[in-house]
Amino acid sequence: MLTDHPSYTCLSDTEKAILDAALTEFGRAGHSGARMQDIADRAGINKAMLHYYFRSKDRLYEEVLTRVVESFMVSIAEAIDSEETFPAQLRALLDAYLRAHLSRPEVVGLWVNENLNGAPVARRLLDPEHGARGPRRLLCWIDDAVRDGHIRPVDSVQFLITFLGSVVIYLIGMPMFSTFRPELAAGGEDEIRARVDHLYSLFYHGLKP
Amino acid sequence: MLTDHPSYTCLSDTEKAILDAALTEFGRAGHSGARMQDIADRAGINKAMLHYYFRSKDRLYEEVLTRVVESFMVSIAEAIDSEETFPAQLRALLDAYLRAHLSRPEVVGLWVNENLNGAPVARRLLDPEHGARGPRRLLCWIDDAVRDGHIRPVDSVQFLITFLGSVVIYLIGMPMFSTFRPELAAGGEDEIRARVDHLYSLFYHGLKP
DNA sequence: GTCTATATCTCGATAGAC
DNA sequence: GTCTATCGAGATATAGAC
Repeated sequence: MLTDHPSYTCLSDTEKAILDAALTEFGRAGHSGARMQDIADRAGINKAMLHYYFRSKDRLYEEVLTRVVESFMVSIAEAIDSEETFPAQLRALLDAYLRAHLSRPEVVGLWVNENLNGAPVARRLLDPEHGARGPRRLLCWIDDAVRDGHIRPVDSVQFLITFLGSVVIYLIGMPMFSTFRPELAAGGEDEIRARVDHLYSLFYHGLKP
Repeated sequence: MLTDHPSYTCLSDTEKAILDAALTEFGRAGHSGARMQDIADRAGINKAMLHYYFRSKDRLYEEVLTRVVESFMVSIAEAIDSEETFPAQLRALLDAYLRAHLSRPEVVGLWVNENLNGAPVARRLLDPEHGARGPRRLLCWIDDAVRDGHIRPVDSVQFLITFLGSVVIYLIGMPMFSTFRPELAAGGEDEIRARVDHLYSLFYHGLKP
């Protein structure tokens, strides 16, 4: 649950329930596709309460997105710090990132829908001129590995995009991918490990000096 | 333009204009987010004509998706057939796939939105039991390369997912990626080549026997 | 704080004149 | 084939009782 995040502790149970339900519905259907009625139903309250706690649909959406972005930064840092060597960190990142998304597929939906709309909210949240750090931790991790000779020279932004895409696409495209391999949709431990192993060896050999 | 596709030749100019406008709007906003009024405006006709030519919004959507899927299969086959060796085919595929999406970003939006909704239409189009071939050409290409020793043993479905994701994510995430490298959004020749080069060398070294 | 009831608006679809 | 006008469903948002 994303409600484990520190930024949730100062909220009432009702607010937590609303934010959690909103993440599910916004992730499923995007900003315009989500229905305030569905969010209210899922949170176990009525529609008018949504407007009482969060002025409008837009405000609620922004609140949800802010927390998802913060949570992403934290989990990235944790995975990197949990290991010492580059290969171990690479595997830990792949494993943590994939499992996080599998346990909350709506986060990917939220991210994708936001981008399809030009990411007006996310761009403001990530704007360096407004003090946002962005995924700098991940970029530095790659640049440092290049500088220290652990991997061959590689553009950290390009690899970051590839890294994110390889995991995210697995979730996004599942409805279609499962038409030619139904086991994937189950999302069992075997499938997770197979995906992580594939990406790890592809990237490990692809980055080796 | 996707209207170059053979399946368009038997259509009137009005029908072509509608399908082209519908692809743009459905790709932008997805099935539920797209507005029939916007499609009509873009096609240069009025709303009633949409229902005259294509019974309903659902029928129009299905018609658009069918043509996109067919077009995808064709362009994949063309790229593979254009080269002899595996490395050359890999680069040709990356280049063709990325450029095709850059010239018509709405296709990615359509694909993503369809998947976020569980891909009800695409799953029917890809169902092997109904005679669909699916992306078999791409999977066989990888399996054959493994069998002939051109690349190390690798799960073709896993690599297919990674391959598609690495290109598609570049388009999807552009609004956010461009916050920490604005040049990417321009989509100039330099950026295309940089992306293809990065993916080619990552995959080439990652797959080498 | 919580609810019901309703105002207001937008969108898909259709009727019917030309 | 093409258009204008409009219906009816369903959405956001608010008013007002409790």
